[in-house]
Amino acid sequence: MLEASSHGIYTTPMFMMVHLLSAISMNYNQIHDFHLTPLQMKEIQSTLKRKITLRPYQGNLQVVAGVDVAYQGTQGVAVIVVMDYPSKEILETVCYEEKVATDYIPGLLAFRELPLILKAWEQLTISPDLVFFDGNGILHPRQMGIATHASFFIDRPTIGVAKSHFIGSYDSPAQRQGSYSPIIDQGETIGAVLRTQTAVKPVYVSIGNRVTLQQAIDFTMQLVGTESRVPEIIRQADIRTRQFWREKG
DNA sequence: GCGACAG
DNA sequence: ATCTTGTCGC
Repeated sequence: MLEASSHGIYTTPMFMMVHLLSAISMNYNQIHDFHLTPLQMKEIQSTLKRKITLRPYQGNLQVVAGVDVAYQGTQGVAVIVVMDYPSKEILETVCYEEKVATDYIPGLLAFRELPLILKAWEQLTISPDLVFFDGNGILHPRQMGIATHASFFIDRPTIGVAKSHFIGSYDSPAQRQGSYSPIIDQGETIGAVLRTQTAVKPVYVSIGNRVTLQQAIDFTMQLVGTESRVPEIIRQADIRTRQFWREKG
């Protein structure tokens, strides 16, 4: 794919350069800086909330990604696993370790983990169609959980799956796998408590951005295996997160 | 004031 | 999240 330039040498057309570069590292939009006070963080969340896109995912889902972060003292490691949605085959795994800059504050998780996640994201060579996060989306005090917040940086539809309750009220879903009930906050449905495995503690699903709650529930159920209550894409990221520490020593 | 509080 | 002993069960 080379063409002769006016200087008589072969150059790569610009459209090819863009293609080649994207294969080397996945880019993202630096929406904002991360050196902020808790008050500034909350202001950013309130501002970003107005940019949430409440529409269904329309594409053919082929590639999904799962994100998880683990800690060892003040060191954190972010892992992103990319999986072929139809076959469930793992296509790629990337990791990024760094000393975390802020403490964990309920409601401000994204500001602690996104810096690491974005560095891992840069290493991807495969572009995910949809990204799952270990945490919430709009199931958050200001509807800006890590899954929703991340979507603005990585420019992808996202879904949040948390293992424990954060906010909102709900009725316990039936014991049968697949049962779910809405989670209400301020008179609005912002998520669902989903029984991913029969008679097992449920998970808390919410949209991150650019998908409907029903799609978030359906995609989550499609990715739930037999080993865990969390979708396989997130479980694999979690497994590799601790595998990272073991291989390090 | 008290309790709750994703990871 | 991580720490952390024993224990119930497939």
